[in-house]
Amino acid sequence: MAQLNLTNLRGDLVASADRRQAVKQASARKSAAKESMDEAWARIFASKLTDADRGKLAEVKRAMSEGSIGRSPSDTHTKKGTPKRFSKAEAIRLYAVLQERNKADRLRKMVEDTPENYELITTDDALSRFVAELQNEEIIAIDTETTGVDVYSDDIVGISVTLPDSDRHVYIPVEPTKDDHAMNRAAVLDALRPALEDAMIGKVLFNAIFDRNILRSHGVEFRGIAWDAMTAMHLLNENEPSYKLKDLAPKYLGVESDTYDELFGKNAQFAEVPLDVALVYAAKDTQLTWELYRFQERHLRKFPEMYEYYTTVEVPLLDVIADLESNGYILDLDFAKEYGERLRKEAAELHEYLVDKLAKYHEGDEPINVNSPHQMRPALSKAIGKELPNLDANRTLKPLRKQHEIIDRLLEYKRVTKLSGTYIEALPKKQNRTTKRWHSRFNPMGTVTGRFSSGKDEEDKTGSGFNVQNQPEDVRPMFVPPPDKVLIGADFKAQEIRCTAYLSGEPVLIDAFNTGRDPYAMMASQFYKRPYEEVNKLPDGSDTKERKQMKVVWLATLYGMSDFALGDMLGIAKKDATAFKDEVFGSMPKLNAWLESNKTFVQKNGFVWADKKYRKRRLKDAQLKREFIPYGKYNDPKFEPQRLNNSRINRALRQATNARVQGTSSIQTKVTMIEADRMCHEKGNGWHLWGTVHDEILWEAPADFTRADIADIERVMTESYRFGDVPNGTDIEVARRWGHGMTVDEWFKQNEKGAI
DNA sequence: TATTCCTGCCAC
DNA sequence: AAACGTGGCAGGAATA
Repeated sequence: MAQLNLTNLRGDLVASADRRQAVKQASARKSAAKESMDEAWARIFASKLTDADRGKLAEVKRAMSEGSIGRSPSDTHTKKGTPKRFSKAEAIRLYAVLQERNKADRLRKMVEDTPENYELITTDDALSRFVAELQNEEIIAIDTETTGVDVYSDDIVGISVTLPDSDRHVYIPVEPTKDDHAMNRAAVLDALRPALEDAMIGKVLFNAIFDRNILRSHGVEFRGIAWDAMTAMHLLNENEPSYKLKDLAPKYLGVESDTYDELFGKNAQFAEVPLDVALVYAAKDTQLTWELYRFQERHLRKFPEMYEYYTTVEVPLLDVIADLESNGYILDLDFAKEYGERLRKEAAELHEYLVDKLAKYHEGDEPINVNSPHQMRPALSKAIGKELPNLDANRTLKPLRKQHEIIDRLLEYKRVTKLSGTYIEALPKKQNRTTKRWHSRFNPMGTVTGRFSSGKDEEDKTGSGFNVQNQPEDVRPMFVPPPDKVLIGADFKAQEIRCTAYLSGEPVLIDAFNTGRDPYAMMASQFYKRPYEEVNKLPDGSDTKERKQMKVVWLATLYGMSDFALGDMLGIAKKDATAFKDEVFGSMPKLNAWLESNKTFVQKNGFVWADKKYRKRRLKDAQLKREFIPYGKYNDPKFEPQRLNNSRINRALRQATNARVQGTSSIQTKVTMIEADRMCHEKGNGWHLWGTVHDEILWEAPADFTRADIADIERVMTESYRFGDVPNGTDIEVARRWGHGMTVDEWFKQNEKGAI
């Protein structure tokens, strides 16, 4: 009953508010005639506005006072002739009109100001003259305009080229551009082919992998990448806020540059852009790319080792990645379907259980949303009679799973839905419509340390990309090699620890590697007080859980994990963690000195080097001034900024060592990938690079590979990039499905029996 | 309604 | 007092 009364009351309130509003509007209409524009603006600006709206309104006000825009008659009076008050909504409508007009003005001005040395090529004659000219160029800048960002399916609508010697910038539109003047695409590409495929003509690009692969889809084997201004920018400053050409040009070249969206609108097709506009836009792109290249080269040359690294590793790597990406993946959809159904069923059962059990602790009419931490935290806290700080699986829930069945079921539900939602259900939808394979992106500059990131293309809105590097164990078997092929994976054995041994010169570590002992196993033996052999990797290549745990501990400790967190991780008291760390690391004074020297270096210089000055990691926070906080004042809000400052400093100090180790290791992986790719080309016969996961390189290879092939892989892995005198190691696996690997010996044993 | 932020979790 | 580095992505919540 109370509910009903409340509803009526609310209805009354609404009705009376409507009446008041109506009265207000009527009086506003009466006063509209009297209100001046200044008064109207004052009224609008006095109302509650977002910053964005405030900016827009200010622009409209300025334009109106300049007389460049005015109210439309349909807005000033109603049909009956009653004056209408100037409103915020009307002003925002005027803003849109203003934007459209500005855009048109900008485009017109762009065309009027087309530089003398910009040339639109639309005739066979002009094209053949240009092609002849190209043959004499040592280096050019080049860019493709396309219908979209799917390099396997979308079309090229034009190509722009900068000829630096003669300072000319051309744009060659091709069909399907809706313009009578554009030439046939295949004919243009054929004419350009000799230059595009000529490795002796150097090419400067912005995001080279994109252009290389979309040209490949059009039957052109693009060669001669000499510089990628996008990846070079990452090397010059890994902290750059944006790596878009349109942001870099104003910042580093002092050249204003409109974005595509600003000029043409969000979903505009470049093929629809009139050719005079297209010329200025596209030719300017390669001109800017060229100038950015000159700027970058000048700066990078000041660091000869870094310059050498960029041109001999990062640049050749672009071809390797482009090949790897376009080779793509095959997914076993039957596996996905079967596994997906199993997961769905499991999830539904768990969901029912959870909703049922939590119903009485959940407030609200709707059933509880199990995926919402917001709803789950209070309900679950009540259900177990204990306040949970969060729903973090590792820290909060896992320790409680044995005591409370509901938590155990929730963790299982989370695992199942994560697997199903992110991987098993999602991946099959990402098949490329043209190649029928799955293509991911590998970004060689996707991280601040030099590791690859993997995922979707930044511009891609179709969601066709996916991260190859975080596929869970259970999902990997969905990835299969083509028929009659296998996957061969080789990892760098203890890559980061070998790297640490090399960088620090720690004799205990170096000696361990030289005598074939495994530091993780040594540490596990020490911690668990069990024989070395028992905790080491098993003969079949699988890891023991003890060794696996030490792997995490080793790295975490190296990267500055506190004793508190270490104790937490190992389930021991802080003082025991401290003692354990002292025991392990105390025997390695040179390693400790090196860890310390990384801190002093970064505090002095604001950056650290990866390996032989190949890559910088700039950590300016290390140079902040450390603030003193008196004992017992940590909760005093007055010391908030100091706390923040100090934690930024501490973070930078931890990052210093991490960046050196991760950076140096990633260089090893990249150099080795180039050699691995070279090996594929030498072998031919269906050998392809298949992927990389930080310390691992994978191939797809014909199933009749030989022991000699394996020896080649071993050589490539261990000899392509040396960590000084520290030997490299590798473990090689052969698989019919990703993750279902066997050792090489097992493979050949099965093969001899004809069991495959 | 579309975009951005946040939390949580997968990998090395 | 805080407490381990590098990523990408899903889904909910908050914001525009």
